[in-house]
Amino acid sequence: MNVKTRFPPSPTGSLHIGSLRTALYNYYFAKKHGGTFVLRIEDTDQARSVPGAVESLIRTLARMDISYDEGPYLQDGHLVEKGPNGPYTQSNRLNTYRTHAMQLIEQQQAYYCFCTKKRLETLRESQQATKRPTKYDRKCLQLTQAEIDKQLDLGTSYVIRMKIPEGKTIFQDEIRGTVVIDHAEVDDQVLLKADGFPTYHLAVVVDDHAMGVTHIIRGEEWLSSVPKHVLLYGWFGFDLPVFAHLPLILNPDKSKLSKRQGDVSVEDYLAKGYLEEALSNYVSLLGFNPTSNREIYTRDEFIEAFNLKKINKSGAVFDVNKLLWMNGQYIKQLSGAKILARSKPFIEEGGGVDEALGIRAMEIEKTRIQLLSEVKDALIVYTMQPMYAADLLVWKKSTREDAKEQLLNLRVFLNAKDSSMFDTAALIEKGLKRYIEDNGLKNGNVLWPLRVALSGQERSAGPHEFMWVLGKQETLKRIDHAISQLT
RNA sequence: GGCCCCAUCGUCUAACGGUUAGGACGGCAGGUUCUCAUCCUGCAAAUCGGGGUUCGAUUCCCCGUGGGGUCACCA
Repeated sequence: MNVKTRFPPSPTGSLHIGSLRTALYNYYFAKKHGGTFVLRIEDTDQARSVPGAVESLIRTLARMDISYDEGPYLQDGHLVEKGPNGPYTQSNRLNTYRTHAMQLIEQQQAYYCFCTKKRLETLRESQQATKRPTKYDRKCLQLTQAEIDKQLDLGTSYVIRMKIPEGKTIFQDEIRGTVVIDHAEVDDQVLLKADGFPTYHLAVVVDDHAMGVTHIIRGEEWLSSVPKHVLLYGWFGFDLPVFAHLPLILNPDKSKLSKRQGDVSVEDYLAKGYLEEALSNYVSLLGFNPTSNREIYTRDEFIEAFNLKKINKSGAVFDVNKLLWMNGQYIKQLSGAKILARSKPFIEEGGGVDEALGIRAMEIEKTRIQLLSEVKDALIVYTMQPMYAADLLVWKKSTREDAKEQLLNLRVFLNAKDSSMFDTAALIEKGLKRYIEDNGLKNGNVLWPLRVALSGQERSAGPHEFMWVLGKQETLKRIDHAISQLT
C-alpha cells in the first residue's frame, strides 16, 4: 500500500506537546512504510490567526528534525510549497471547499442556515435549561426554496450545515477497534461558515482526499466527530482512510494537557534548555514502547518499531521529572564541545569563554548538568577566581594550619612538575595519588583543601578534574590565592 | 447530564490465557569517593470492584465504579 500521512497543526504560534507527538507518530508511520508525510496548515479560524505563526511552526518542526515530503517550507525566509497537491494552506483553498459545500446542497445532504448567532445561543441555553441535548433545531431545514432564494438575494448572512441522516455510523479505529456512534448524538454540523471559510470537518475531509491521505493519525479528542467525516466521505464518493485516534497526553491531575499547569509548547521546553532529541524521545514514549526495558531510542529505532497496533489506549501523564532525567542522559552522551556549542543561546553575547577551556569544563561538568540552561552557571567557577570563606579550605577532619601546610607543599610539588602532567585528568589524578602515597598523607587532608582552592565550593568536581580544565598556571594561581586566604 | 473512550506500582510502561506480574522515572537504603554529580547494588511500590467463560484469568465477556474526551459559524 502507498501510505500517506499528514500533520495538520493549527497555526497558533507554538507547537503543543501533544501536536509534537502526533507529528512524530505520523512521521514514523510514513517512514516505516516508505510512504509520504504531508504538512498542511489549517488556518480556517480567522479569529485565531497569528501573524508569523506558520513560519514559527515550520522552524520548530525543522528544529525537531521532523521533515515532510509535501507542504509549506521556508526558503530564504519566504514561504514556499512543495508537492503535487497544493496549496497546502487551507486559506488558499477556499474555492474548493465552497464547491464541495455546494455539491452537498445540490445533493440535499446539506442546507442553508440563516439563523443568527444570537438565536443559536438562546436555543442552546433553553436546551441546557431543560436538560435536552444541545443540537441545532433544524429551523432552516423547513425553509422553502423561495424563502431561501429570498434570503440569498437579500444578502443575508448564512452558513451551510450538514443534514445528518438517521441511523448510526460504525467505523474501525486502528487503536480502538470498532466504534459505534448513533446519529442521534450528532449535530447538524456547520460546514461552511458565514465568512466563507470551511470548518475543520469539511476542510479535513476534502483535503485529506485531495491530497491522497491514506491514514489519519490524530488525537482522541476527534473520535466523536468521526461520524461526520465518514458521512462526508460517503456523500462525496471518497474512499475512507484508515483512522487511528491517539490517547491524550495529560496533566498530572489527568486532565487534558493544558497551559495553567505548566509548559505545554515545544518552544517552552527548548527555551528551558531541553534538547530536541530528548524531548522527541520522551514524547514518543508517551503511549508507545518499542521494546520496554530501555528508554533511550534513536529516531531510526522508533521508525523501525512503530506500529499503530502497539499504541496504548489510555491517556499518559506528562512527567516533567522523567523528561529532565532523560535530558540529563542525552547531555552526558554529548561531547564537551557539542554541549558548549549547543548552549550558546543560553550564554550572553560576549560571554568571553575561552573555547578550549569551556570544552574541557563541559567534559567534566556534564554529569552534573541536566539542562543546557545550566551551562552558563556551571562555567563560572572555571572562568573566574571564585570567592569563598577561608574556613571552607579546612577539611572537617583537619585543621587550618594543616590545610595551609598541605597547600604550600602541593604548590612546590606541582610547580616542579612538567606541564605535560596536565594533559589529562587521569594523569593528574595518578600524580596526586602518588604524591599522597609517597609522603604518607591522607586523601582528605590534601584533596579537600586543593579542591576548594580550585573550585571555591563545598561541592564540586574533583581536584584533578579542575586542574585539567584550568591548566598548570591557573591552578598555581588559585593555590596561591588560597594560601593567602589562610595567612 | 447525553454519548463515546479508557482502566497494571505515585508516574511512563512490559507480560502467545500458565511469570516469584518485568523495566524505567521518582522515593528510600547502601557501595565507590576529599565533597558533589555520575556509576553500581538493594528495598518499598500495581493488575479498580463484582460476576461469569476456562483446568487456569492482568489478559476474554457482562455489570458496577472511577477517570477522561466530546457536545461551537475553534481546531
